[in-house]
Amino acid sequence: MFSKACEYGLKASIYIASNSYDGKRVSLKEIAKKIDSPVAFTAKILQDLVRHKIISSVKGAYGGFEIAKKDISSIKLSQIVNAIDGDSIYNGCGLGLHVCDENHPCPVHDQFKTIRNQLKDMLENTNLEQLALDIKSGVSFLKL
Amino acid sequence: MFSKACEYGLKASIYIASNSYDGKRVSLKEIAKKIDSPVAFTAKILQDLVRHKIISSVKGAYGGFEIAKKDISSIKLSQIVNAIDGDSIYNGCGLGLHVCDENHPCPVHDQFKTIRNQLKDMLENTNLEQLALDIKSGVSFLKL
DNA sequence: GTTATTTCGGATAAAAATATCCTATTTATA
DNA sequence: TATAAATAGGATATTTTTATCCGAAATAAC
Repeated sequence: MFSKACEYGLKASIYIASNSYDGKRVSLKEIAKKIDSPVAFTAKILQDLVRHKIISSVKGAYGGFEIAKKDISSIKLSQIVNAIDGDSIYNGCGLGLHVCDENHPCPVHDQFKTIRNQLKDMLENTNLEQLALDIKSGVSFLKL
Repeated sequence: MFSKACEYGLKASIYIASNSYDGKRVSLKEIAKKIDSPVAFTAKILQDLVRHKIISSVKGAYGGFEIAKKDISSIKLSQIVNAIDGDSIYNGCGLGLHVCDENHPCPVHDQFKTIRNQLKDMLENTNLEQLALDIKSGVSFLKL
C-alpha cells in the first residue's frame, strides 16, 4: 500500500511522538532500532520529514529528533504520507490512467472512489497523539 | 496502490473480456495499443495470467488471447490482483510489520482493518463482465 | 510443405526504490 | 579549546520493478 520509505516514516514519527510526549528527544540510532529499520535509509526519510516541518531536529551532542508537544495532536497521518509518497494513493486512478474522473472514468472508478475516500478520511482524521499513546501504554507495537 | 504490472494486467483482462464477450480473440499488439502499455512487458503479464488460468491463449496465426464466455462473469478482480501482486495489499500490515494481528497490532491496525476489508470485498465482488460491458457501451475507458 | 503470424521463454537493459558509506557541520560538555 | 556525539548531505551500491530484445515453437492459410 505504502512504500517502505513511507512505512518507516510513519513508524518513526509515531515513535518520536511517543517520546516527545514525555519531553524526550530521540536519536536516529535509537529510532532505527525501535522501529527495526535500516539506519542510514531512515536518516534520509527523517531529513525529508524535517524539511517538510513535520518533525524537528537538533544537531550535535544530545541532539536528535522531536515534535513540539503542542503539535503532536495536530499532525495527521496524511501529512506524513503526502510528504513521502505524495497523494496518488488516494487521489490517483486505481488503474493508473492519467485522466480519470466522472466524465472519463476508468472501469473501476466508482468502485475505487469509495475506498480511496475512506483511506483519505482515515489518514486525515488520525493524528500522532492517538497512536503514540497506544505505543506508550503497550496496546500497539512498532516492530515484530 | 497496485504495481504497474497489476494495472496492466487488470486493464488487459478487461479488454480481453470485452472482446471475448463478442467472440473476438485479440492479439498482444492490439491489447497493448488499446490499454496504452509497453508491448513486451504486457506479454510477460499475459503469460502470467495464462499460467494462472485466468485467461487463455492460442499460439500461431490468428491466435491471441481470450476468455471463455461462460467464465467472464465469474472472474473476480481479486484473482487478477492476487496472481500478479499477491494478497499483501489487503492481507498485509499497513506499516509492514511481519506479525500484526489483534494480539500484537501495529499502531494503525484498527484504522486499516476497515479499509483493507473493504478493498478485499470490492475486489472479490467485482467481476470482469460488469467492467467489460461498461467498456463496450462507452461508459468507461481503458486509456487517457 | 512453406510462409506469415503469433505466443512463449530466456537473456538483457534501464529505471526506480531501497540501502550504505563517508565527510562536513553543529553542539554540549569536559 | 578540544573532544565526542549527533544530524545533514553528497556519492555510491544493491535490489526490485519495469521494460526491451531475440530466437523457439505453434498454427492457420496458401
